[in-house]
Amino acid sequence: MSHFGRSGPPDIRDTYSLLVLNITFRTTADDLFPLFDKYGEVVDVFIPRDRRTGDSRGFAFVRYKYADEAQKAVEKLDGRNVDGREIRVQFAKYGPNAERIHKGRIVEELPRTSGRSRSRSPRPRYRDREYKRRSRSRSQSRGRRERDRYHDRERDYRRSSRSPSVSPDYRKHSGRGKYDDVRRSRSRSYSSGSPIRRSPSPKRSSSPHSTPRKGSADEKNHEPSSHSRSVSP
DNA sequence: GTTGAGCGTT
Repeated sequence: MSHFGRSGPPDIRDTYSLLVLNITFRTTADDLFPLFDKYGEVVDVFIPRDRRTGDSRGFAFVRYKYADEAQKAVEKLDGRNVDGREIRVQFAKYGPNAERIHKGRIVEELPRTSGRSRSRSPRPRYRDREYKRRSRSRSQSRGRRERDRYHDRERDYRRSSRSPSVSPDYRKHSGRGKYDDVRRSRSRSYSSGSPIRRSPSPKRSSSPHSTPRKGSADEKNHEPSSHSRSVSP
């Protein structure tokens, strides 16, 4: 009975979803169920957790059977001290699926003409919390979820094979193209001057065993692009 | 072990 969210949503035909925020990271659904159930009939209680770590995000969803009870719980439980921290209770605005939520109430209203008017005004209130948590010292794009869906092998590969410390700050530079061009030009003039070590095999370069500097064959193989540039103005 | 604006799962 206490296990909610284990078998998915029970039934959401006419239920009111309440969003509980500001709760502690240790608060569980079992702790909120008796608290909200005392003020009304709770249909389901679910607390989203992190799929990587499994920790609570700090907010929970409580579904009531009636709006009056939900409203009552919001006014009563809103600002209640739970686990030593004040919680925030309010009606849920957004739903997990394309469910129509009106004033916290989930109403199944199928599209009359066409679900074209489903697009709403994009708000900057996107999921920033995940970005803040995820982005420790690595640049991520909006396509993070897509790449996450596949595998993190690419990330680990670069991490353990490329370099222990990556510098994603290079993306911050505005005139990257210009700098890149300048850097390339300098790299061509002087081998030692680029802040980024592009040496594919630093171990070999570090070995003063052989000095393929005077070698012409090696130079041709090392920089074949010079040939292309010479013929392409 | 940590954190603190927000919007959800089978």
